[in-house]
Amino acid sequence: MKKILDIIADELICAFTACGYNEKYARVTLSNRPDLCEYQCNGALPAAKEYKKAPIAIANEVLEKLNVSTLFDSKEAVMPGFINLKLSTEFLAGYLDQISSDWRLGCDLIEHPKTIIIDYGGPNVAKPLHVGHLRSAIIGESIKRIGKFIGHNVIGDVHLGDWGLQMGLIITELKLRQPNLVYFDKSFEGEYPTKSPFTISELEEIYPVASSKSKEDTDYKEAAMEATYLLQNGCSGYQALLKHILKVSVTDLKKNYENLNVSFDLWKGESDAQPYIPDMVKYMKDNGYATISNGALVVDVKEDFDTKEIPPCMILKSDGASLYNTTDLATIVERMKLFNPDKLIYVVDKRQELYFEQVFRCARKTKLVGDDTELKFLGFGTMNGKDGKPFKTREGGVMRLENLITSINEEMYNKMKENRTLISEEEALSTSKIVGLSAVKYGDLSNQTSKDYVFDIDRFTSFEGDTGPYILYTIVRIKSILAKYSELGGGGEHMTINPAKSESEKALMLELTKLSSVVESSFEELAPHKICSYVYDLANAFNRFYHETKIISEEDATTRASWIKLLTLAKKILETSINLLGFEAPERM
RNA sequence: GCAUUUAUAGCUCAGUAGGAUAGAGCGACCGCCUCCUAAGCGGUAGGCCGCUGGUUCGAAUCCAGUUAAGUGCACCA
Repeated sequence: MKKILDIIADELICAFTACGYNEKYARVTLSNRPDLCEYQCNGALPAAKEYKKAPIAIANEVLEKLNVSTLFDSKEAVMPGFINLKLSTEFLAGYLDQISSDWRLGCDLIEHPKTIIIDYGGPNVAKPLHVGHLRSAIIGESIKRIGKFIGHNVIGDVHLGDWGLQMGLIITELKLRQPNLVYFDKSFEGEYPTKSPFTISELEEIYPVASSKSKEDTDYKEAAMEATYLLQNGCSGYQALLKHILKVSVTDLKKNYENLNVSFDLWKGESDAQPYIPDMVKYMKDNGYATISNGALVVDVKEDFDTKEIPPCMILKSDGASLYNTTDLATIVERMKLFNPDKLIYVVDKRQELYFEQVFRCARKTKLVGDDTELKFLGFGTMNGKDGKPFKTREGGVMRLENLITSINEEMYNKMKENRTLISEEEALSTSKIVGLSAVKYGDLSNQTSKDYVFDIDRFTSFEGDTGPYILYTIVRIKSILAKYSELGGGGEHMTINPAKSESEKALMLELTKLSSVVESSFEELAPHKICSYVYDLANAFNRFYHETKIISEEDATTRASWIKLLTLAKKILETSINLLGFEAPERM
């Protein structure tokens, strides 16, 4: 469906060109003075310079040619040269009727869908998720949903950290504790057990112990490096152990991500890229991209226009071992081969910007990706506590994601019990989870992704103001009215949306037309916070309308039916929007 | 040291391609439940948009400088 802004712009283009002015001046925007008008065109002001006329004269001239009486209720030129427009209520009602009957709510699918891979910067296996993983998951999930909604082929890859010394550490510690396991028996030739020798909580305990031991005990560290080497070079017992580690971790990770309503299309990890490394390194050497510098193999990625020193991208360490860069580049090779994506989006901590700049330049310079594949770094800021410093537990440690979610759900549960005494235990529990998630996600996504933000549980879970719960409450209210309406026997009749009868109704209707452009621009700019602010505006517009309109008790059946249809549309649009943010609304709260 | 990001109300944040009177929420203060959920709605107070200069008819927005805070600068990931 054509957007209202475009419909108006087309009319203005006609008017501007009819007067002999360049159509570039015909740009229309939403009004920044809602008290004066709904849409505005400021083009007469810049045009005044080019055509050496008074802006107000140009505006009046254009207005003369703007002969579409059905589109506007009012149009006027105002000093110094603004063109102020108010949309026709009839046109608006008809437009909303069209949106209502469109299963995509007026949002067109994109004409040329792209294949886009989202990299979530990978949680490590054998380590519990902590708050640092929260933003990547929440932002990535939202971007993925928005992209898919628009019509792109979006592939989310969790991209686990499952390679390197950490695996060797776990194996070493395990060997110390249970030396009799078959995995350590070199002469063993049978099938390894399918049951894991450890649980997730044991695994999570083993890793930090091993890690700290290796820092103090050089022999221990050497053993771990040895184990890592063996693992990476075909020791079958260790590889069987790796599989157990992966399986146990992934099961646990999936459970955690499910609680966040986050899912991935791919559960690949760094280990999957390893087979691509040898050929890639050879290719870089053979083509003269890679050179030796201080013993290490590097690709120079400096450019003439650089204002800063960009260190070369290291491919192999001076001891010949691969490193993070190697794996990330090999992953790009793998992804190009398997999916040939048009775009790769890395949703990672913004502190890694320089690093990814190097990797991207290297990938481009060495032609691992073609010119038509876009590499995009979407860096997010740090989640801080109320003190403005990185979020920690009360004791000062790293907060486990699980604990964070639990404490928020408890918070919601208590509030719910306070406010709604008639609710059953079961419903209170499940609803508090849904509402709690909205609090966390909305709290995160309503900020610009690149900025640090203050994670304030009290504020996010608050029942008041610009919060997830407020949005859900609005949806629940609509649901409640619609339920009551059908309880009273309504719903069968043919419904048409009537022209707005009040300011608040028209304001609500205008909000309802914006979904399509908001979704598009929020994906273009990879900015979910734009959807948040839209949802908030819409919820406000609805609540204002709700407050002064008695819907169920309206005597005129046509008017009542029109409002019910309007509410149904509002509900759909709100639900669609929060779905793009990655949460949902309960039936009651 | 070099680079880079940020600076908007007491607090947390928006501010859409330079445009009309810079907006929300929280907190403060004042109103509104016989009525579809008051987790709501209306209102008041609160701002040299870090600072200085420049471009422009017009700047929170663009440019230069400056101050403060954060972050990053090859064998970690």
